[in-house]
Amino acid sequence: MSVLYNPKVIEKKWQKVWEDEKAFTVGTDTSKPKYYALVEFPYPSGQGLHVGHPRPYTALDIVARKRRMQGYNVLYPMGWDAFGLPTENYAIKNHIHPKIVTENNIKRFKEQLQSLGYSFDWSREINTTDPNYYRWTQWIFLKLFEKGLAYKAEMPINWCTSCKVGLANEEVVGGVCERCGSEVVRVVRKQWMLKITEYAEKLITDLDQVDYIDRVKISQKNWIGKSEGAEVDFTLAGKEDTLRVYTTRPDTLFGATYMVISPEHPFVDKYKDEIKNYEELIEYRNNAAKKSDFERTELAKDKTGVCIKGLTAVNPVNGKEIPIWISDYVLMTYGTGAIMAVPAHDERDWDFAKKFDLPIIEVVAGGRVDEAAFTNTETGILVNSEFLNGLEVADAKKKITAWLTEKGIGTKKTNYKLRDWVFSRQRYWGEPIPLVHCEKCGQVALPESELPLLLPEVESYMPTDNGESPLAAMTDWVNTTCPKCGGPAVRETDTMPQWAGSSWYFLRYIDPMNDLAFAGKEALDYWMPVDWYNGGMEHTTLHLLYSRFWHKVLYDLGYVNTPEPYQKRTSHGMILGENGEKMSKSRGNVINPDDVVSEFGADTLRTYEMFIGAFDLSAAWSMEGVSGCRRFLERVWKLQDLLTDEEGFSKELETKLHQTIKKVSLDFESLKFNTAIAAMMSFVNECYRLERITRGEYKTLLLLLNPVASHVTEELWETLSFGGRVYQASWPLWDEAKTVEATVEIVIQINGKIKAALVIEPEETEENVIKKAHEIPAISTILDGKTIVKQIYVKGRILNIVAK
RNA sequence: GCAGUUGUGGCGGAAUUGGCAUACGCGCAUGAUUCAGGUUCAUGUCCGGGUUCCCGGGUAGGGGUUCAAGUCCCCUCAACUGCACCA
Repeated sequence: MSVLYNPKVIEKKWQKVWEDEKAFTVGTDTSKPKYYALVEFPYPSGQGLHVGHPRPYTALDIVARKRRMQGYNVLYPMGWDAFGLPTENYAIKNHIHPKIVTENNIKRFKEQLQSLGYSFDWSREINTTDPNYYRWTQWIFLKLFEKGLAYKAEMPINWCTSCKVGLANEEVVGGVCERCGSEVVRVVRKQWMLKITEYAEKLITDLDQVDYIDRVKISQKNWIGKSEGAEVDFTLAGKEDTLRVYTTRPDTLFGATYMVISPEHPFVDKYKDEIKNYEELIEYRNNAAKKSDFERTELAKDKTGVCIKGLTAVNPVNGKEIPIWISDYVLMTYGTGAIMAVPAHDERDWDFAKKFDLPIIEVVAGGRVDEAAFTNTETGILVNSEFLNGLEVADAKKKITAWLTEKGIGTKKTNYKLRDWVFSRQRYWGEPIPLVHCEKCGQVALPESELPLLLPEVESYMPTDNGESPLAAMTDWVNTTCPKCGGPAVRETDTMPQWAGSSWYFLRYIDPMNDLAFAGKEALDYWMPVDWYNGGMEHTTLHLLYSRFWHKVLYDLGYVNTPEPYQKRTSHGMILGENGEKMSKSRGNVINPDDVVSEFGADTLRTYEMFIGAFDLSAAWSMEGVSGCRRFLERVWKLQDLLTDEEGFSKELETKLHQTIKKVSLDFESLKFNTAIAAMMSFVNECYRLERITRGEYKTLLLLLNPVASHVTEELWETLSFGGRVYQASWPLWDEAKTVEATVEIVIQINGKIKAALVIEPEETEENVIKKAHEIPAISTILDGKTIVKQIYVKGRILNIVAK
């Protein structure tokens, strides 16, 4: 009898062996093909590891371990995305320096991850808050700055009227401050911005070069939101000024019956003296400032707005004078901050016109504009539009755009939803922006030799009450000299957002100790691009897009050798609580991975998380499901008692084995871990049914299972003296001929209903199958007296007899 | 409102190009095993009706295409996730 399966002992044992043998430490090795597998590095939060973390980590650990067994030189690294708000808030609340908080959190996270036995190359561990790391984050920022991709602009921030601090969107819950419940308003501040919009087109077109799951590509395209339209100038009646609008429907210009500008539009103040209801407009603007863009633009809500009295616009196509309104659904940050309203053919405009009783003029026939906006652009024909009448929408767009261009009152214009990246934070726990403000020279970059610009280590990292960064209070640090002219200058006191450090971290893993460059050329040439990157869907539009943007800038500057950082991107689903809801403290449904490891073992946790369901869908936790996986590993363990010395394979089991190798090999590649594990379970069940397994079969099973349950398979491998280690062994290959069953069962249907089954050889001819089918009594009885209309045979699967 | 995703037994979920719906796991039931069991092994388990066996129904709901639909098409409903009404 075999000894008991004791994961507590064997898991510690093998983790130590792997560490001692430097099993997963890699270097540049040109004798082998490289493989770079990457998972998103975690934010080391105070709560410790969540059961959601091991799902993607185990998945790519499987890929990494399989690739090593297939002869690749595999880089699978891990690090810490450690700057950020929760740490800073925790530090403020508990009077512990964020640096200490971060150190403690990382220590805990690392222990937890190591207890799961991942094949990370820990010698390449990185930490975004390490000056040797953020030195290069700052360096890249300076490259962006030198290239003119960083600029300052007035941007609204969330401002808590009570705490007197700027808040992240996340800290604003239902329009009030998350901490104190006071009202949050939007105030304008000068912010550093990065011109990601300059790369909008490339970020769309280069998606063709990479292998991302469709969902990700679609999300990125929708986020960038390219639209083709026109900009049109409307003159202000009796003024020199023109009001420029952007529209995707220039064809409906004759139907514009009013204009709407954003409450923040500069014309409101510019024509203050002529506007008769200025006070009313300002009150409306102040109310709008309290809402987020999302709230402002919610289509479901009631439309609000105020008509500007004393200012009108002239429609350039027909000279008609039309009113100008302000409304919060028009945002200053998109297009020109002004729209022409065509209520007949736009839903929002239609709602607005109905509410305020504004005229609706149909210019595209095909709908019933008295009942709803007609927005169809495929079938409509232009009417009430003079020279456009009778045209289809697409043609009308072309004609009017050409006409506008010729008259000099409009141009064709491509717009993107994508906005520039607000890059500054009025916070302590982030990378300092390495710039100084000199009265003489303006914004001046620090010379490279002065990097890293260290985050000053002081006691007071509390937010200031005037909305400036905590760094602003450190006058010794702030006051400096200009590197250009040597005169007095002040440092930039805002810090970078958390996204900065994660926008290039995959490059640092390649060469983490390099102090001459973010990574050496030789290492970059060898390792880039990342072959497989897995991460959460929630990072699709921010992190993933930001890092592609930075990489493209570095590529254009010649610092990296690939236009795209990631060759392949996949995404995992969330792990929900046992009640099917998102895990959270307040719901009381949080599962701690440490508890699962100590009760069942890391191999069980890994197996369970892979077996829980389709990798890309969310799945609910089940403790009973966990014990099922533990039971499976026990059964694998106890196969030792069924070992037979009998020569040769059971033919039946051999077929099953080759089918299993094939299934597992292919399923691991397509993230179908649940069915791969099901196939191994089936194989084990078959061994129990036959009450036998040979050494060769057992060996193969251990190889297949090793990427999932790495510790128990190493232990069994050693116990059975298969020689060496599983991590050094070769991945098994299947023989296609041996996966084919000797006989197959096909189903006989009559008129699509199953009536009988027939066992045949797979290569049996159609003619013979039909003949045999008709010989089955159950079939011949039913067919008696009927006329056969047709017979469809699908090889090795089904015969359908259609009879009347 | 927009975008994306999902809907299959008591539960988690399987099911290349349309080709035996419910693999695998859990739970439950019965039997065996064990001093004991939150052990192990075996067998059964979509629903309904007559009960060797057969008949009928069945993949959120409705319709369609087809010899054949969980899978393709149209409509409806529900849930989850993200969001910046993008003019």
